[in-house]
Amino acid sequence: MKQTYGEVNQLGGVFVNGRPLPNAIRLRIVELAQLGIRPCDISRQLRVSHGCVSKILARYNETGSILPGAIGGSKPRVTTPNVVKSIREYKQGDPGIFAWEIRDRLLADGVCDKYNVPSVSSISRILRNKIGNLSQPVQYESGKQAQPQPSISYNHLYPYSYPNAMSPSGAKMSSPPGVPVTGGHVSISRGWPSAHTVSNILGIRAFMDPTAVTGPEGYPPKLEDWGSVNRAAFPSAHGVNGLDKSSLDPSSTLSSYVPPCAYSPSNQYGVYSGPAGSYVGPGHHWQAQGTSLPHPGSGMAIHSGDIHSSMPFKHAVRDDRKPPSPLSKPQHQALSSIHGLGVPTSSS
DNA sequence: ACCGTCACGGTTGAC
DNA sequence: ACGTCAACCGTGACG
Repeated sequence: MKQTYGEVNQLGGVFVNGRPLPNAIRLRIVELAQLGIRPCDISRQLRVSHGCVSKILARYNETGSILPGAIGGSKPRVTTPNVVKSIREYKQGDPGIFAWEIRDRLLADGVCDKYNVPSVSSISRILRNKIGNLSQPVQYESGKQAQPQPSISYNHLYPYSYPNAMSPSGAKMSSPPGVPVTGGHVSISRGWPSAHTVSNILGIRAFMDPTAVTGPEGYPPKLEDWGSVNRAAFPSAHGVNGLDKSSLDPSSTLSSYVPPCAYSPSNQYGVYSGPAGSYVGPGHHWQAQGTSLPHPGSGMAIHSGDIHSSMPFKHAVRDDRKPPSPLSKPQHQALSSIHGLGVPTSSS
């Protein structure tokens, strides 16, 4: 365990190498872009490298999600017992069948879809290792994955899944996420399972409050602590991931502020609130109006002042500059539905 | 000056 | 328990 309290980039922002920016910042980037602010300005204001801003915006533009991808882990196996069984049947039915033919049949029979169909080489390997001796019982990862869960779409499950509800202790799950994210297609929505308002989603207050997110010495809390916090932050209003409400412990005072992370509790490093970043400036609202920002189509208020830039910031939307951002496109329905949140305007 | 892209060094989590 | 691997991360530099 390396002690990573964050590094400071050229812009003075704090980041943790290898770790995603906090969702609050990510969301802010998208918000600002939607306001027509240029990426370079966003970069400067939030002190995030422009490459990162570009990447996040591009991702948002493409997927509608602000959330980072799933870090670590392995792709779910495509050679599920069901697939192996089918391959076996094909092979038994036609011992001379080619792997590519099997592949086609898997697709044709609906055993797999194009996203999870094994490669020809995988099929060959299965034929060789598991079905080479047809009298041999298929032993697929005996012990685990007993329940039939065929055709797990990598797309919708893997990158955008969220670990299942935790025990109140926040202990790590040892069992596989039994309940896949709702929906089964294109993963536009990662199902950020929160019903927070944007201001809550931003989690800025607590997030930016050093006392809230850092330890007594100003260090960020341990990841495990964040993990439990984040998990508690899921109200499961959408029933996403089948979160069991009863398993959620709302006792954390951070629970309504800390944004959930896409896949890992360790996503939310407290270090981002580090002083060098100056995301926070007490009392300063970059938004000159001082009013909360009603988001088009969502009716929610964005307390944008919470993320602060110490830099002088050109006013949000200048009339003489037409908003260059593709994010201005209405198709993403502003921020109410970004990140697949479908954020209801529950709390004012 | 701005922005897209990519190498890099890093983290993460399934296997 | 540990190592490997392949995913992802943001930064910084380049064009």
